[in-house]
Amino acid sequence: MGRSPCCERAHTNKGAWTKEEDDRLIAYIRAHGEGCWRSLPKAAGLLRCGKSCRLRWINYLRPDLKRGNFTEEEDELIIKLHSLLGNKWSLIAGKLPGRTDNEIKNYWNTHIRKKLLGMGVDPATHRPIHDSAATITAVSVGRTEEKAAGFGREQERSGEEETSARRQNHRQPKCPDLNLELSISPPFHQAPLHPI
DNA sequence: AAACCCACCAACCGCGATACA
DNA sequence: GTGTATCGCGGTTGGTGGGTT
Repeated sequence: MGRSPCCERAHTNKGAWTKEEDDRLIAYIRAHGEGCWRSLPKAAGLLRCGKSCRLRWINYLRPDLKRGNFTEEEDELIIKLHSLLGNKWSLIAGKLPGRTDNEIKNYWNTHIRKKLLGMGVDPATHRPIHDSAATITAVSVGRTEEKAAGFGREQERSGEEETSARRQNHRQPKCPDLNLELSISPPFHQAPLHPI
């Protein structure tokens, strides 16, 4: 038996969220807290599946999200963590207060990948592209001209070098507590956390 | 001014992990 | 111990806006 869909597709909205939907979701979570995503949409009066609500809250509506440009410090930390953890975006996000795994994943794919490629570093292995012997672990790089390499979307897409490897890596057991001691302290003028 | 291209990012999809009956 | 429901993660897609031709 195949996996049942997470929701009744016929009666759920999809695509971009409206302001009204956002407001309903925020109001509901303020009143009842997070959790039980399955039953949340009905209780909150939303025609969305729980999965969609969870994503919207975690990636966009949560009050403690930082948003805005990544700092140079965050860039470096992401690169270091990725060299240690690979595509474990949720673990990486855990070390960057106010950032989500989705945001970091997007940022990696659109900016950092290109930056590393432009520097001649393989973003998958963190090794120089033309010198597989050396390993770069502590990459200390400036915010170089991101367009320098001029890698287009096609190249990005065709660069599925590790697709199958990814699938195999997929669902490794949770990393043991690496205690990497890598994290970013909150920005000097961090926006106050809005209580919900 | 219009058409096209490209980069970005929000949102979706599929699947493994986990919880629970 | 087994089956089912739900959660959470990572990969991928598609809409949109800005830049270029």
